[in-house]
Amino acid sequence: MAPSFFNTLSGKIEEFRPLQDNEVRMYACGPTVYDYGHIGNFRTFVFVDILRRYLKQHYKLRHVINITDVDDKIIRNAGQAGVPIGEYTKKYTQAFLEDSAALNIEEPQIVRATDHIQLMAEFIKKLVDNGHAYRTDDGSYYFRISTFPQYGKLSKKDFSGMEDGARVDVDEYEKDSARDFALWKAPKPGEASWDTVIGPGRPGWHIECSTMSMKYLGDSFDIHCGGEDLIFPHHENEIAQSESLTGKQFAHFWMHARFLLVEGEKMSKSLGNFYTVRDLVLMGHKPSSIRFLLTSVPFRKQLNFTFDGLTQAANSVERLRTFALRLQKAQLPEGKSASMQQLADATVQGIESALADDLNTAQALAAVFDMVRDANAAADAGQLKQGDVEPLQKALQKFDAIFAVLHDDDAVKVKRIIEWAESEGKQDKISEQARAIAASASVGDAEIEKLIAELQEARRAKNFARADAIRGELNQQGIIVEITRDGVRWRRK
RNA sequence: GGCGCGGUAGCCAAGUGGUAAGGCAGAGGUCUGCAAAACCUUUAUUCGGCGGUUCGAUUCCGCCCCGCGCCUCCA
Repeated sequence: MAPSFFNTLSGKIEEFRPLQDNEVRMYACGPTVYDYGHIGNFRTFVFVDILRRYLKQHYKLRHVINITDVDDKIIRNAGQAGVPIGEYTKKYTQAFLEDSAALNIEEPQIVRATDHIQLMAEFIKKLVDNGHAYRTDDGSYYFRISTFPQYGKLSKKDFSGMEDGARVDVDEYEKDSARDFALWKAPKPGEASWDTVIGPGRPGWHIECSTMSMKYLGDSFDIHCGGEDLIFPHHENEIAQSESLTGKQFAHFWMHARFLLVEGEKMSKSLGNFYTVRDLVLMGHKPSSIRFLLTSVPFRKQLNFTFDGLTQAANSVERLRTFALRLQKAQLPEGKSASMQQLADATVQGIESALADDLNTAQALAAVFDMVRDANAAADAGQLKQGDVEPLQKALQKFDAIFAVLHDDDAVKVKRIIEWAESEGKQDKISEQARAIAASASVGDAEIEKLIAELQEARRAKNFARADAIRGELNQQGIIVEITRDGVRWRRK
């Protein structure tokens, strides 16, 4: 079944088919590395990851994201910090990769703007040669919007009333039309500058994405995605540049993630509701909780990110992990039941059809939780058989290949972030909860299993005092022990 | 002002022209050395408000109220 996605370009949900055979080529706008990524950034990146993982299940995928490592904010911040921009961006690029990994975001092919400056200059030169761009007296270059009649087709804006040739002074640059956007910025004292075929300077914001996406994916490719704020002007400008150069349609599908709200309000530093991934982890929230909350709301719906929601997400993940553990550890009778096979099949089908419907993650989750409930009920009734485990686990894998929250490595991830906070002198931001979660990071499975075996021995001997002591000891190390009719189970806090 | 999106139980949230998925939280129960986990029952006569179309609307249309986004560099 071909999936359908909402395409910003057409404004409709459309059936998706790759342009070439069974291969999808996708470009996602990555971060501008001027600071640590916040939860809003990662809503978009998690959405892209969900899309990536979904596509990978069905197609061959070439997925590229860019890192913008030269722009006004970077130049400003690096200047304030008194370090070269390369050094400055390296730090935040690294942070972005770490935070992405913490949220189980798979790493696509990553390309950097500063590695493609010459290519961008050549791109601009061609635009000048074919009349779509012009140079101003100071050595900057602008795209002439009046040469691209379709300008506004993505953002649904009407620029037909624009006067061409009316020179308007904007800032210190002279543009032919106020709407014309910068392709290339003339050098300024103290700012990074490159010598190129079109002269010295640095690229404007939009040109990098056109240049790099076309280099790695071709003149026309399947999907281009990012946050909704990029629709205009960023993506609109990319279309104008790219299609003016090639005469071909640039990206065919444009997919944009909706902005999130934090506690019902737009996230902003002034409102004090601005959180980075690291902030949240240090406050005691697991990366898996953050990912779950971010994935649980379909990407085109405004997501209200709240601390209550984070707790709810943590509990939901716990339920899923507990079920996965039960399948793994339960002592079951031999045999296999048709009803469980059916349940697993229906779940896989439910996940698939939900995601094929414009990545309806909320509905996919409902399918999984339905399975968890029914399979748990069967297990409680003694009707779950050994042969049922495999299909149910496969259905869980189908789910987790997209959602990626089942594997429990939160302790290690939280520990790393705590260590980072300590190295940055942010000890005061490390909560007790975060330390409790991280406590088990250095305790190996084998070590735990050994104590669990002792605990089981004590229980067999009805030595409950000893059993409770062991449980208490494990609890100190960040391990929760549960005694079930299927035996003793443990998990990390 | 222009263009666009949304308002569903305490919270998060899916969905359909025919009578409200799922999760979290709460209440009661089963099970249990304890603690959990799990299961069962229960929690919206109702889907922002008012009209309209219809045999019937939460779902379509109009108006209003509220929230949010974009309108040159914020994911």
